[in-house]
Amino acid sequence: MKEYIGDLIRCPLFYGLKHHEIVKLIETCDYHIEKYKEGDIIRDLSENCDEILIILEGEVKTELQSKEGKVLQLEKLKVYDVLALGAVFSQIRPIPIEVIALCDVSLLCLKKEDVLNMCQINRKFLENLLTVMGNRILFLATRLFSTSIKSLKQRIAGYLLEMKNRWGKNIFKLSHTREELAERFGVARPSVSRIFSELEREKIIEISGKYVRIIDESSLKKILGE
Amino acid sequence: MKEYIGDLIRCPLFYGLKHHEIVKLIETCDYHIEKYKEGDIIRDLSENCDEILIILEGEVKTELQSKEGKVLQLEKLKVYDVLALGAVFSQIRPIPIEVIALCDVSLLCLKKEDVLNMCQINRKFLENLLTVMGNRILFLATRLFSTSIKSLKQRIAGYLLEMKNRWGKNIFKLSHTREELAERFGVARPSVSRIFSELEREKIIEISGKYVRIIDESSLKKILGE
DNA sequence: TGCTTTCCGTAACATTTGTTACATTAACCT
DNA sequence: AGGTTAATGTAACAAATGTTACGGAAAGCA
Repeated sequence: MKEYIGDLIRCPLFYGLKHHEIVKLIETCDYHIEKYKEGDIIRDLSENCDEILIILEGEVKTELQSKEGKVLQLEKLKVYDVLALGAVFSQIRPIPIEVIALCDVSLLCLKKEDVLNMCQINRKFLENLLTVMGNRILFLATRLFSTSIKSLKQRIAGYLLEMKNRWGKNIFKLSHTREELAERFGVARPSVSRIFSELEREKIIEISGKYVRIIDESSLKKILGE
Repeated sequence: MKEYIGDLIRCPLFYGLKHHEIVKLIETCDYHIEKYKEGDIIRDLSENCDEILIILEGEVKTELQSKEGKVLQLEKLKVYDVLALGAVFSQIRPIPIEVIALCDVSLLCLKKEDVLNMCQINRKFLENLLTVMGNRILFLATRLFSTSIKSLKQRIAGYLLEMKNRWGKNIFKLSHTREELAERFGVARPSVSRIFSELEREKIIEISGKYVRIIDESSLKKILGE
């Protein structure tokens, strides 16, 4: 654990804390560390869940699955992101969410009781925790909105503009396969392909494998309608 | 305020607290009370927001609106429900959510700083706050899931089964108009009518105005696929 | 390099949902 | 009761998305 503690400052729960404050907080906890390999199901949140998880190494994804096997990918999480907050603190059951390792993963597991203690010991920690949960609420509300109101073409236009901003240029490599994009948008894979082809036929983007070049950004914005 | 404080025990933020604890907590706050009339926009959360709101009287709804005027109703909230938690504690902006009064409404407004203070003074309050926010996360995740994965017919079947459970009988009065249901499901109004007619034609339900009788519950469950 | 697995684009067709328009009914108000 | 407004059911058609199937391309591996 000692090797990780210096980096916990980069976890949103510990933003703005001094190193010695983090050490002191963690010392109050009955924590443990778990390790997983690619493809492992880290948690099935439909079961009981009384620990929050902080990613120390690796990446994970969270997804919702229906009984017929349809999948909606919630998000990909990376180092220092926090997992399972909603599950730990809510009373709603069951929770149809699975957490899956995308590569070798190390997790710091903190018990609910210890998290509550840390909130009372350190005000900044409390504030950080509430911020993380608030962000999650807004993330979900925003996504619910765009899923409910927007067409797939609009959502893909939004996604491409987001990628453009993240990379800061008009050419970039998609970090998701078409299949993953379909899961992210909750649609069938050919539907995603269809929209990409459409955008290319309309000379709005140019595709070459995983690389996308945005030719006509204003048309994308017009499609998005914002 | 004194007239309300005895009832705050019924607000999820104060569950399990003694009356004198609630009094003590509220005394630390620089609170105020706001009143609204039916149809008033209580908050446009796209603007800044640094107070959480507790409903003391009346009912409100929260909705998401797009620039083209499409509406998605998030939920109806009633006495002692808590509002704007996500907006207050998250950093994400803007927030395309409006809070609208459904009748005469009184709200208790508590500043973010005061809420943080109360969390540190009283552990049960902290736990309650986290539970409320966790519930919200799960509510949104669940709804995102069903919106993304299920057809309108499945969602309506689920809604009818939920109503049946809430009322405890096979005949009940819908508390939403078709138009409100359409907003709740994020679809066009005729689409809702169409599904209701279909279910009636298939002899699964019987409709008379706002009253619905479930004739064939097992078919509803089969449609829902669970 | 060659083999194998996965990913991808595409077409044809089915299903779901949106859009618009109109007539009917219910609710409300006086 | 009469008149007005809002809510509803419905039809016809348009648009979006799902489903299935297949061949080719790309990626990973031996």
